[in-house]
Amino acid sequence: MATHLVNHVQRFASADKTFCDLPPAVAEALEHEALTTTYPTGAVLFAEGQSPRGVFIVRRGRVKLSICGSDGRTLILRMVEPGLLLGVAAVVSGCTYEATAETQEPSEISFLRHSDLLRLMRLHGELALWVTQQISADYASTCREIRDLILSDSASEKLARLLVGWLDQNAEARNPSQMKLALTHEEIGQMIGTSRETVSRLFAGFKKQRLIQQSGSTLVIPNRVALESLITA
Amino acid sequence: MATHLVNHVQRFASADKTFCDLPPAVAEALEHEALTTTYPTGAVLFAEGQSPRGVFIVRRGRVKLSICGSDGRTLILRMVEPGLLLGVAAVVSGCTYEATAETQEPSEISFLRHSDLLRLMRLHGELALWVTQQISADYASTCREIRDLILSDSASEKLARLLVGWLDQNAEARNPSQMKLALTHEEIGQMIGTSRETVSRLFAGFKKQRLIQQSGSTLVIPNRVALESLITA
DNA sequence: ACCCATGTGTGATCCTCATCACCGCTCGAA
DNA sequence: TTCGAGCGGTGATGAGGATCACACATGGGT
Repeated sequence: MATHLVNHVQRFASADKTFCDLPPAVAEALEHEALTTTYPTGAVLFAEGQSPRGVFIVRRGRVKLSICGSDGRTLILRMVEPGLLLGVAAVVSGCTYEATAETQEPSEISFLRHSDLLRLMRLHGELALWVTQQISADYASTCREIRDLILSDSASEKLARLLVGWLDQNAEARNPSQMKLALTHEEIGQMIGTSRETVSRLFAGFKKQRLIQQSGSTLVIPNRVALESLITA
Repeated sequence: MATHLVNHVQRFASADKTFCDLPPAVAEALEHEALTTTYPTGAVLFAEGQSPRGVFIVRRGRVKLSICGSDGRTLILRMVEPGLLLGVAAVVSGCTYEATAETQEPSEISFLRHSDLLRLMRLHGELALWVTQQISADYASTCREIRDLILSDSASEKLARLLVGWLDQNAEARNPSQMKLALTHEEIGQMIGTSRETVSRLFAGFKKQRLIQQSGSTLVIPNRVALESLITA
């Protein structure tokens, strides 16, 4: 039990870079008030339109943030990585959750109640500032999303942009870069606002042009620059 | 000069509902640090991609917030009304301005330097919380924007949604509601992500269906419900 | 009164996807 | 093994808009 606690603290210390920015007292308060839980794949933390219960902090795993239209179609806003907050906007502004959050893999997630967050923020300007930074980043990312999705037109450009973005995050450094493809064509379509079939056809086209190779769930991008040339074409 | 100051304070007291939420000390600090200027129509407060100098608070007038794609096309994110903040996300998160802000009419706008905002936020949890609420609202509105623009498809649905949204803000209460149409077809197109010609054709169609009437720059919507029936169709 | 700039109306054409339809594959459960 | 569900490939078709190309209005400036 003792060793378990130690691991716990170590992991947080090393993984949660976000907490390092905060004064120790604030970080401790957060740790103290938050309730950390482990979720299986596919757990829904909150759904679009629900009134906010609190915020979630991703410790380990990955969470899919999506919105869905009246006709049932879905758009994936982004994948949320460890260290980031979920649901702040709703809690702070008081309106309903703006999207649906669902775990993509088994994940460890802390929960902080509505009232606790607001109380702590009022108490610690530093914390409030930190939270604001998080939302600001979300906002910026959403603006980029809008630009890419609406002002790009061609679906191939959107897909290329998505792949290049993945390279920056996931890929091993060496060239040709390769990475695991964790999403289905359907989900990729939901990330760039096109249909499953179009994604399939685009991948086929990219392969024909030697822009990508695929073996199993491993995606190889032999030449990043070629891919990038599709963007802003 | 004395009377001028009095008017100043009076107007802020009555128009800036946002400031009422803040403790008087904080509001005063804001007033003290901020620099208020009057801009003509078409003034660019900041442009997408610039590194942030500070935040702007709209006191009077209207500001257009837009982003523009690599091919030159423009998307108007929203019109910013008095009492709201501009450019917070960029200042707080440290990345570049996420959009371009341009006055749509002669406007009175306060400016608060980067460092002053951060200092005040650190100092006053209340202020930080207030700022966070503002960004949260922006974020929520941007998410709605994404949903409407990407998950709607038909251009007519988007236009109907825009008009109904305007009704909620601008229109006189009586039925048939009417309002001033302050934007060109081009700009409307930029708000819903379609071309100028499509907007023109849509308006023609709406008129034929008796959904709208137009005389000069005055738009009459005889039957709001009929318009709404186009949404989620 | 003129002119030019800016906004608007509308046809013709083309192209990109969404959609439907169907097939084959793989993998896990019964 | 067999079945079925989920995923992926690919053709055919059609629709919705972007785009181009005009012509017409409006209105401010000289």
